Amino acid sequence: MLNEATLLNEEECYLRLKEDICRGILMPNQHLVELDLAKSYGAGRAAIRTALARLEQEGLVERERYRGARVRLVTEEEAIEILEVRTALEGLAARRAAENATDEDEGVLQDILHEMKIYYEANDLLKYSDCNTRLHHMLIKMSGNKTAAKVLDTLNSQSVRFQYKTILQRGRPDKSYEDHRAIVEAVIRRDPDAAEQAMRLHLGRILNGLRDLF
Amino acid sequence: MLNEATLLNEEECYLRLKEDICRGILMPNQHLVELDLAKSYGAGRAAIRTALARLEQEGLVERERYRGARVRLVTEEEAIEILEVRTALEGLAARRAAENATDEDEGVLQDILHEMKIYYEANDLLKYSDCNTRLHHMLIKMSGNKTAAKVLDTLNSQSVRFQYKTILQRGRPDKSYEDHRAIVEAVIRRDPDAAEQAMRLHLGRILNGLRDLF
DNA sequence: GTATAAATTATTGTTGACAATAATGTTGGA
DNA sequence: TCCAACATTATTGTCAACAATAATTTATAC
Repeated sequence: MLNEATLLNEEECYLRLKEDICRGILMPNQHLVELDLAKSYGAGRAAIRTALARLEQEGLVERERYRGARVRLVTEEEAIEILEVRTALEGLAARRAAENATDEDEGVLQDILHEMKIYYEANDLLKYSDCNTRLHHMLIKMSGNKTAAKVLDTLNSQSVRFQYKTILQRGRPDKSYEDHRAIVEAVIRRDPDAAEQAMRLHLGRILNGLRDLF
Repeated sequence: MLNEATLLNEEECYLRLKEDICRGILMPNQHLVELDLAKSYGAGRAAIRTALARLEQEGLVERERYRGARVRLVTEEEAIEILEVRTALEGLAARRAAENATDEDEGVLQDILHEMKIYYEANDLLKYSDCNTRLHHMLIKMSGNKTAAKVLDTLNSQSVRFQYKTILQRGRPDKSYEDHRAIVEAVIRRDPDAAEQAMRLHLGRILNGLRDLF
């Protein structure tokens, strides 16, 4: 038989939709018609439907009764709010990371930072940005606070569209590398206050960049 | 006709379920059978079903494929994580509140604080706790950050079960009133740093109370 | 030609039946 | 008695048809 493929279940639809929204394949304000999505994904309408309900709760989709779902547009104002929340939460994460850091953690952080420097000097913005993400994730993981991690993950998926804009802002990576170096240094010194402070400074700069952009 | 009542729609099911979980009518780990809920609420199974999917995303319910949904149990460890996140976020809120405060806001805060003192002296814990909630909400509202407000609201509904325990801890309200007074004072002074600091101190004490409890 | 009302269409919401799966209970054999 | 295989039951997942609603188009009057 040629087409053995089974239909996507709800969880798979959820993941696929989330990815397509985050990647921008489904654009903000785009109307999400259940039957169309079901056909194009190879899924049942029920699966799509509940997936959309979950995505609404997650803030990626808006639904209106009898009027369907659309990709939620994150306003500029909201992008700033999200960044403020990120600052508070990643500040907490950096603090806890400094408190909890093991010697292995230390090594991982330094490795990432080292890699970062290389890509920074090679002017490879894409890979630099990748290191950036990994460093932040590492600190969050080190904090041990899974609740904070989940909230941050949700917020990130809402604002991915904006993130890459700031990254590509000219001149940004320069200070950004120094910021990260300062954070890692504070964590390695096991200095929670300094770690939080450094993280706040870093995200504060990004926030200013965002304000300028608008 | 005697029974004019129309069935509950999805949104209503969602709200009802959320309330029943938060109030403890539906207990942690309790198995939530779709058909049973549908009958007892007077709703269709589909409405219950999608409501449960949304509540899963919100962290109030756990679902497992082919095994149904149950009320999620928030562990003690998690309650602490949530309180840490609250500290970071309400610290931010207090800071912003101090930055944004209008004269009217000032009046409202002082009114609540005054009421609080009365109930404190009358030893009316329930009404005292109510003022507490209102004060925190007011500060969050004053911060103007709707994203933070939403996150805090979600986290609160997850940990309501734990909250009332700490409130009823003997000796807690004493310091608690002083804490709130300090927060309000800093906000009225328009001193963001002090406001954040005071809020952190306040929630830090509650966190210690929680740790003692475990 | 324009504005209002009616008819049509597209889409979502709901229902009931059935399939898939996991949990439970039962039987038969050592 | 205990265990394994099988049968039964309860519950969830899925589908297709239909009802309810909103959006769109057409028809009508002025």
